[in-house]
Amino acid sequence: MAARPTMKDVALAAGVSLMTVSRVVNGDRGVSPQTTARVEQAVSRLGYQRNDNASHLRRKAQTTRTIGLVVDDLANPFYATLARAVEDEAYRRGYLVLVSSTNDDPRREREVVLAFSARQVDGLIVVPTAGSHSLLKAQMAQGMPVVCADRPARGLDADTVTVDNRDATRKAVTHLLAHRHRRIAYLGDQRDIWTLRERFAGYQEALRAHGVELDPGLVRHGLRSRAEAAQAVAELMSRQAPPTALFSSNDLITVGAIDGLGAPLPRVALVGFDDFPLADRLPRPVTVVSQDPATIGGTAAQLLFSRIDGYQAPPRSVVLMTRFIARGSGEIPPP
Amino acid sequence: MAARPTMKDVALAAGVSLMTVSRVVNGDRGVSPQTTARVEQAVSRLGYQRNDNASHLRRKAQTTRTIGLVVDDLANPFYATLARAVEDEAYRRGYLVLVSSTNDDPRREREVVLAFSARQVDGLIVVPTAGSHSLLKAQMAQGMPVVCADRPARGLDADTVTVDNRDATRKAVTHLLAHRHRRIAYLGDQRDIWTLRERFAGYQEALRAHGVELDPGLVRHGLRSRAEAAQAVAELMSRQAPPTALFSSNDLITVGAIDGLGAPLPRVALVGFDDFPLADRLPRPVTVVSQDPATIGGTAAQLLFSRIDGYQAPPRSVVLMTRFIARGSGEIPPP
DNA sequence: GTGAAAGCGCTAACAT
DNA sequence: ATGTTAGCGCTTTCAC
Repeated sequence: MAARPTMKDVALAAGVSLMTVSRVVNGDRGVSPQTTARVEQAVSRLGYQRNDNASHLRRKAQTTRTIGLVVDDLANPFYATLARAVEDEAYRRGYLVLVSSTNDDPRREREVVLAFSARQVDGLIVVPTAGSHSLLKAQMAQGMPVVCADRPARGLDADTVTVDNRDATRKAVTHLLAHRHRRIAYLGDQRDIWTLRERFAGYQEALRAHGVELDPGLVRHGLRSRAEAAQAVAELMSRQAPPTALFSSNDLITVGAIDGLGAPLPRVALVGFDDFPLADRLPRPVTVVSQDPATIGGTAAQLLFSRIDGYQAPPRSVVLMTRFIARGSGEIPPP
Repeated sequence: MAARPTMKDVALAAGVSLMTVSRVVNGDRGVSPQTTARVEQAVSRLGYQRNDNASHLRRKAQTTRTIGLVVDDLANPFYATLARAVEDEAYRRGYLVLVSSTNDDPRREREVVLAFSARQVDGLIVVPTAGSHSLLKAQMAQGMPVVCADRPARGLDADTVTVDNRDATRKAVTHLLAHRHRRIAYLGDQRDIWTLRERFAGYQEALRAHGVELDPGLVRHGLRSRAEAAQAVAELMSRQAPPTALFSSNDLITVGAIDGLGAPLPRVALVGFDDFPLADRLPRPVTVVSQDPATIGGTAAQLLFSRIDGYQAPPRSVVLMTRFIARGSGEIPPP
């Protein structure tokens, strides 16, 4: 467990001054080939590596070439794909990425943002929790570039990358209405998350546009797992007047809904938000609204780096399009 | 874009010395309540945050409370889940995590490990690429704790967390043999990856133990995508004497194999390494060998932190058990 | 209880 | 072409 060599050690070993070592290590011109060779030899003999933290501390442009990424849950394939896209964009620019999941807990978000900021990250990409964001606001006021991905942060004027949640849901539910469904259940995740409020709003708008009154008995919010979704669907289907169609507000709930329908599959139409692997290979291929997390992440990273590079202008809001993919489950007519 | 306040600024604002601010910020005792209050007020008025990098640089125990995680591909649900488990373990200990994907490219691994090391991470968790690992070796020699996850690094004596790849595959193929299959195809990923060499070895061992000669025509290595796997299976099935059973060496290939079988599904048994969502809900539920990436990641993190905490002993190798899950596709007898 | 001086590992600015 | 000095933001050490 030998202590790491420093520039001082290299200077001593090479018989030059510390400054000369610095020049060689940083590739600055103005060092004779002979000296350069001597220093490089000492570097490799000692296994010297520059301490980037010390370097960043001293440099004029106080930049760490590190960004922070705060997501809901890294294990969720959606955020994992988003994270990978961010990471690739960062890698191309020679930046490193600190990541953390929040589990949608505002307190944990707060801790993580503080920790990242204390580490002097050059910018933050955040999938904001449902809470308030006074901290992020304060960070931005101090000059920290912040980009929101997947959803905006309440009351925060920052660059944002989202998809057309409301519009896409309206179209999806309209698709079911066009197939003559009138009892369309809504299967929702937590209602305090922006994306889900938007999706529910789209559901309501579609019904209203078709003169269909919303039946509160067909609406379920707060489904947090596949099992909860399955349970909710089983209950809905055993009602006096069961729904003839289901709209599911994310991939997890869609899969749970299929669980809840059981086998053999009853005659119920199903459209889900989010595409998922094998949706096309299930016994009844699933019609979905598909969004592209890689593009969301990549776009967020580009916005962030433009700010880091000094771009000054009012916040931009990028809305990416979703794709409606009809596979069968959404095209079943009512009984 | 105001420059961030430093301790000096806070000291000036509170009318105390820089040292007193440091004491208050770090919660050291020995500061009068009145002074503490004055300093705290100045801190919050200026929005002061300690620069952790500077702090770490000067501290006696030169530790950054940051670890590096290097995976094959963060967008792959397997590694995403592993990463999440590492992150949780780090969070519990107040550590941050730098992540990067390598795409199994040894050069990129090299770059990333160097970058992490230059940032003074306290330790590394690596899913090693197939290449040589002289760099990791050098890092360890300089006192950097390193843990390998999912597979060992060739020629590197480090803590390692893996699963019983060979054994599990032997059992899976034996399962097919027990169902009287004799023409069992092997669908493999890149052969230079350790896990896949192990799995292929298990396949060979099972055949040998049952006196079945290996038919090279039934073995496909190097399948790198769902599409390539589908193509390979389509070719295999159109042979003079097609296989009656398939062993697939990872989840991606298993799904590709199902694609390649087409519809209606021919009478072919299928067992795959890796479980995947909805494997139980496909028209023919898929029999799999299931491993648990969260436990792999969590265990790797625990091993790493024990080293960071100073545990000194020869490298430990933890082998986690897989689970065989029979769901139907692997229990189909030959025609 | 509080502060002044030194220095972590490095680079900017100015010598020579 | 090379070296010296100062100092990034902070903590250690020692003095008062």
